Amino acid sequence: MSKKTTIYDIAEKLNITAATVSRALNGNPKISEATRQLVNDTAKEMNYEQNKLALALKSGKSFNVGVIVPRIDSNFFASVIRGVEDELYPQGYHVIICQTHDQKSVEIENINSLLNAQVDGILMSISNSGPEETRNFDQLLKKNVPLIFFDRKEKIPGVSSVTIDDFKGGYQATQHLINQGCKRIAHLSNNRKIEIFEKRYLGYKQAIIDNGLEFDESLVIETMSKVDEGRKSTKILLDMPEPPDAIFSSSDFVALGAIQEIKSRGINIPEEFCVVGFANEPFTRFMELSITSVDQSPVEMGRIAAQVFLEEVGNSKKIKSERQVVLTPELMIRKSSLKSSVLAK
Amino acid sequence: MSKKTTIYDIAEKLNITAATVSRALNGNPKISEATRQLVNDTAKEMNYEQNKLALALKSGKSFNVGVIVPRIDSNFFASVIRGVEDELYPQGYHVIICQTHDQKSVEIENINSLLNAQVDGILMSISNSGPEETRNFDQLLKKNVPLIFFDRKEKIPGVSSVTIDDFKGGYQATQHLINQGCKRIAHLSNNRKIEIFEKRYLGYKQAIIDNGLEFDESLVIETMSKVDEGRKSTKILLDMPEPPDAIFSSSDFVALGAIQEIKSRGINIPEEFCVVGFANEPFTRFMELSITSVDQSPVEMGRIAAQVFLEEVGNSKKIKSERQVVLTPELMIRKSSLKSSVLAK
DNA sequence: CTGTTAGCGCTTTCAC
DNA sequence: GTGAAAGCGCTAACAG
Repeated sequence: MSKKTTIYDIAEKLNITAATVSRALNGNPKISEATRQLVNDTAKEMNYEQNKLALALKSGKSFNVGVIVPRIDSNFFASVIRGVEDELYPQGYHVIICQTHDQKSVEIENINSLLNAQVDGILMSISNSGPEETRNFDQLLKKNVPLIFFDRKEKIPGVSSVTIDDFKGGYQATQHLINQGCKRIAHLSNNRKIEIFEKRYLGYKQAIIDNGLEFDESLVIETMSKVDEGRKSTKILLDMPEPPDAIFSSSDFVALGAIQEIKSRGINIPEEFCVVGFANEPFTRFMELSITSVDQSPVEMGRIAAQVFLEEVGNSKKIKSERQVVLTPELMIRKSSLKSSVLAK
Repeated sequence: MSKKTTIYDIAEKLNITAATVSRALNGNPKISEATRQLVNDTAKEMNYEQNKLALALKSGKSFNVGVIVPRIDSNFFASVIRGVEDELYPQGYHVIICQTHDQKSVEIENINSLLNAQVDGILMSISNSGPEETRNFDQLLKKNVPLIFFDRKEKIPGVSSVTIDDFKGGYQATQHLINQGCKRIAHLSNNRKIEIFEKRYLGYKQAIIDNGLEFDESLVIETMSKVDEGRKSTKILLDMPEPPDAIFSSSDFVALGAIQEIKSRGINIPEEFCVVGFANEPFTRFMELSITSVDQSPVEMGRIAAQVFLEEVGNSKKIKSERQVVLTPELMIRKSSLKSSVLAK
């Protein structure tokens, strides 16, 4: 029932003015030690708590940052958010979550909504699907609200981004398969209009070429990131006259589907067929036949995105710095691609 | 660069007063159609966007709710948050995330911090570890900020909660094992000072008693929710003079560890030994030997917690309603406990 | 229908 | 060292 105490309440009780209370509370040096004590004590006594909203209105800083992701119940995005929160909370910031469910229209809504809420910055991973509308990033940029992309980005001048080197991830994975003695490596990609998938594909392709293997475009199939879709695409691959002897998938779920299909045909993994996934989803490590995968260090990604944000707000507002941080992915080698015959060498 | 436009800017431009602009924008019926049009058009033209902070300060409602969880990069909590966000966003609310990392001290900090930020409510899952400090829920309740517990709760008068029926979950899982013909069922619990684990244990115990089996306390081992800990505890169980023929674990990770240990001894699952976990983590479904587990419908839990919150703010502030919603868990039966011999019957 | 005024809670010049 | 007053952007009586 009790209304929240304000500085006026303390001022009244002490027969001083609100300004003095404010100063005392904020450790202003021109306040006498006596008053400071008195104020602090009564503040505690009256359960005073600063109303950040008023402060925010006055100062123009809300100490809230928005994070926009396709969905939050995905290990990757949840981990990024964890990184962001871990980094920003100690600096006094709160993290507001918005989900786009992968629809661009919602994305725009989210941005406006966050802008209305006067967030001090927005960190986001852009969505894929939906019509190719013009996103209103311009408007956002005009308002001088720092915008930082992570994972999936768009190239916009003045906008920083934190991503991983997807090309390298694809290259590493493929090189590893080649090192295992695989000769005919297929690639289960995803919609290659999306930059990250295109890059993984390019890394894969380059590794094949660099190693003097034959590059066969028919071994590349775009596959939605679902277990069943992985099975379907793998069926196609295995039914080819000259089937592959390895798969590099840009999704762990697809890799799992592939493994299921391969096993069901009595083909031995990894001895006869190797599989590598992407994203290092928790389950890849738990499987009996653990799955080799490319780790994207999502927590780190979140932390760094947060740091970039802090830099940008720290800057005098005039200087538009633009940073493109690219993290190096790490291949987690597990059973699905580790031939004991190669180990023995 | 461009400063944000305020209603004063559009008022000035139109030679009317800010109040009129405000009314026009808010669809106040006493405004002439002409002015409304004019205002709306200029607003759009000038890229006006409402400053929710000012509104919040004025109205005392921030349209933010805080969600406090031990950590966000856990499938369960991320899913709950998803449910909360899905429900609240359409109502104009934003969700602020705080993590406690399972420390009570941080929990208190988080609450204060959210209170300072003037959130309209707090949804939280309480943390386990850390010293048994007095939580300052009283203070929160005094401020009349709706507090809603989910999953893990504390019994506090006037505080609503959304949980699952952990007793039933434990009972169902155990009954299922008994139906499979298991006679000597062990239970890998967790710290039973925590209500949810105690209840799962009690459900397990009751099912055993109800079915006329012998209840043996030595078959119950408290085990931290880690794969390795599951292996350790299972070792102990299997090395007993009279080892069990099934395990009901209150954690999927522990169940996984158990399965690893059991398999390593050449014991056949599910024919010779059945295992059931709890939480329905995504990986349980992906394993080759998929794991039977109790689903807690986290998204649903989040949605309902959000709905309870909406009810409470909808209420005239005077009425302190207290709701205790209990969801029924669902047993997801999979390979780790499904004997074909029983199926054949 | 629209203008005037006041106030949400806080900080911050400018005086004294 | 402390008070007085103004203002952040918006809404809501109260007038007219």
